[in-house]
Amino acid sequence: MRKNARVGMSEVTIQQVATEAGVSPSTVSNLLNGRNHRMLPETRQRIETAIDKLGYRPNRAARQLRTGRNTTIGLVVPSVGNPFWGALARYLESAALAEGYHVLLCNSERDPRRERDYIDELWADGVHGVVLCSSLPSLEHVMPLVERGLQLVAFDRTSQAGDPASLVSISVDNAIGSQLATQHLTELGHTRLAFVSGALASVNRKERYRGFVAGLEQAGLDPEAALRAPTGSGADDFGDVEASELGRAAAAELVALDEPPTAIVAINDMCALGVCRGLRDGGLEPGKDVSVVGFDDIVLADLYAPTLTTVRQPMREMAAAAFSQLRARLDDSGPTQGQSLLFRPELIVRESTGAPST
Amino acid sequence: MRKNARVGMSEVTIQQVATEAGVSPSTVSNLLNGRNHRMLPETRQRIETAIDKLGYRPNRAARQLRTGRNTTIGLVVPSVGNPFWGALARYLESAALAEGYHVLLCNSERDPRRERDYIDELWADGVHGVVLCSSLPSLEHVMPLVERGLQLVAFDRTSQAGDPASLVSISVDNAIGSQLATQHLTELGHTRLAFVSGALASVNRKERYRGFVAGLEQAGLDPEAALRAPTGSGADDFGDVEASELGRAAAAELVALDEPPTAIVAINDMCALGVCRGLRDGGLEPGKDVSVVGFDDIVLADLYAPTLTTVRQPMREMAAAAFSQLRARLDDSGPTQGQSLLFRPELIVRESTGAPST
DNA sequence: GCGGACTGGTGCAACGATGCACCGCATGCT
DNA sequence: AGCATGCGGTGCATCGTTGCACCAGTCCGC
Repeated sequence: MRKNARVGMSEVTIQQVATEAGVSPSTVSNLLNGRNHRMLPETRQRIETAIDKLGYRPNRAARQLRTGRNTTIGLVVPSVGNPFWGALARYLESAALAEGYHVLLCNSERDPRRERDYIDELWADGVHGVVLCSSLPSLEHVMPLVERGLQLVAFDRTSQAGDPASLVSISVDNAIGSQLATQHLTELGHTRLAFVSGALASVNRKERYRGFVAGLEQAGLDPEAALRAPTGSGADDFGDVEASELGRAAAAELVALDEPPTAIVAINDMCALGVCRGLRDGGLEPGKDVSVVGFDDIVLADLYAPTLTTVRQPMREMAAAAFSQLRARLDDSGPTQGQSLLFRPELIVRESTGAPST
Repeated sequence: MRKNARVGMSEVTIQQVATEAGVSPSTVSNLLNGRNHRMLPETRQRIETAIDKLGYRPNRAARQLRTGRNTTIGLVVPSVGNPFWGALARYLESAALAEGYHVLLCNSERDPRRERDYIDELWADGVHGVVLCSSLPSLEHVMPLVERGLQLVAFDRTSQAGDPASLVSISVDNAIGSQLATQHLTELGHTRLAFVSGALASVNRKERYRGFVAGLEQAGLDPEAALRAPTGSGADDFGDVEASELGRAAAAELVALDEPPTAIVAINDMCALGVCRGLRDGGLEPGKDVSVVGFDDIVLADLYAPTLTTVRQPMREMAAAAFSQLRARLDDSGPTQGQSLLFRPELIVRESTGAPST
């Protein structure tokens, strides 16, 4: 039984519009698809009036069936529960909306299998473009679809050797970002710094660590002497919300040292918030006793007490770029080359950093 | 030019499967749609083998065109950038996924026009079920589509008199929630309480205030004597992030009073965080000098210093309910009655509340 | 041995939009 | 007159799936 039959609603079809306007469906279709260069203004007017009057909206399923195209893109993130990905979702959707596209949201929960399944599903839905925020260093699992024509934009992940040739990568320059953060701390006079992160399993985590080391070297400090906080239990501690737990635990260990660091660079803001929490647990005041820097500049960074010094990723611009890259590749023909877009991060100085208190 | 032609990929059709299995497309379709009660086991086996071998996935556009059904639901939230809505999106998607449904994400940015446009778009996409988190007290703007058969679940909003008859409302019991919070404070010995919120423009804000008053009365306190913090500039201060600004400003005013309150009930967690900030600005320590209670239990509540006492909404259960209500109404036939689901909130006591210090 | 029921399928006309191939007519050019 | 060219459209097959209507064959009871 058709839904239509049940509710007794009759969706307006192109045929009805055509009848109303006294033309053929083809002509209406021509107008709708911009093939109106040789059409009497009067005819066009009649059609437009009919469309308005009947409240016609083209049926997307029919259109997609016929053309093979559609205006939906997929977004696969670890979890929109994390404000960082929430912000991406929001900006991406905003960019897409402006061009009449929609965003289908998928939370991979950092499960590779789920990630793959989702992309399969999206493909079956006729979605040809996906923004993928993968936790995986390799994209091999989606290669078959890429070979069939799936357009992929990797977000928050720089290109790797084994990546598909057509891949577009969009990311902030992680090394520069954490170098900026480290530099800020050394300029404040800190000499005992620690780096807190989960396992350096992903490319951009490694990059951030590299920036940290570079910052130390630049200040004439010995990277070997710098503390690298326990990286947790292994490759699995990749969580997004759990990042805060990790920060908290790491801070606890650091506080217990004979000579605790006076400044901490955290792998991201959630982790930094956890670090602050852990410092307080240990009786130290973040921003006074110990400086803390985060990464991402999530909304909460400016709400926390102390407000968090952090490295901002220009999310709005990055999201817009992700969409426009995707769109360009979906629309046009011809072979498409992959490329990497590296955005410049920006240090936002707030209350959580200051001169060493000792 | 068809995309298919361009990339040279040939999507597998039901016809190919049929040929491969030596049956007609109808038979494959029958199997796919569970009409297989009278089919030779051997035939079924042949078809399944063919499907696997060719990697066949039904084309959704074609299926939807034919049946008018689909497996996508819409989610309209103010903004997934806000962790509260992010959490909802995540849980709803999770519930949907388990049943093979997808979630199309829409950020209304609290713009009524955008909200309406989105729902129109969703309808044009063939989406028949939408979870709507509307900021608007009236749902009149979507009535035309509801009359055409759109199934709507209102989230975080209790039913109103003018609502469509078929509407399902899902919400926490706001009155009970803030009564629990208030009761907690009075039991700790507080007698000078304040309520901080923006304009009580939405139904659930009014409810929360009602619970606050009920809590006071229950403790034998005079609601008239309770402070109701300035409600800001008017009906516009509905923001999500801005809630914190509002809390901060309100706290500043309260601190300046001759007899400041010893406990504050905030309209939600973001607001409560702002209140904490405002208290500190005024030289008071939240959780020690003044107790603060929030509402929602966002992730940050447990990370903040002090950790925030708050009223938890059982988001996972609420999201699951939203989906199953929607699904039931999409699947079955017959007239559907609206209903309201009120979930029981839970008080989570943390560090931001304690006995009055004086 | 003939009507009826059951079995295991198949045929076919949709669903709504698209866009190429084509059409009749008027005008211009030689 | 004879042909090309431009104009303003229209006809029709097609996309992949669905599910009702139908079919040929077998078996049963009387």
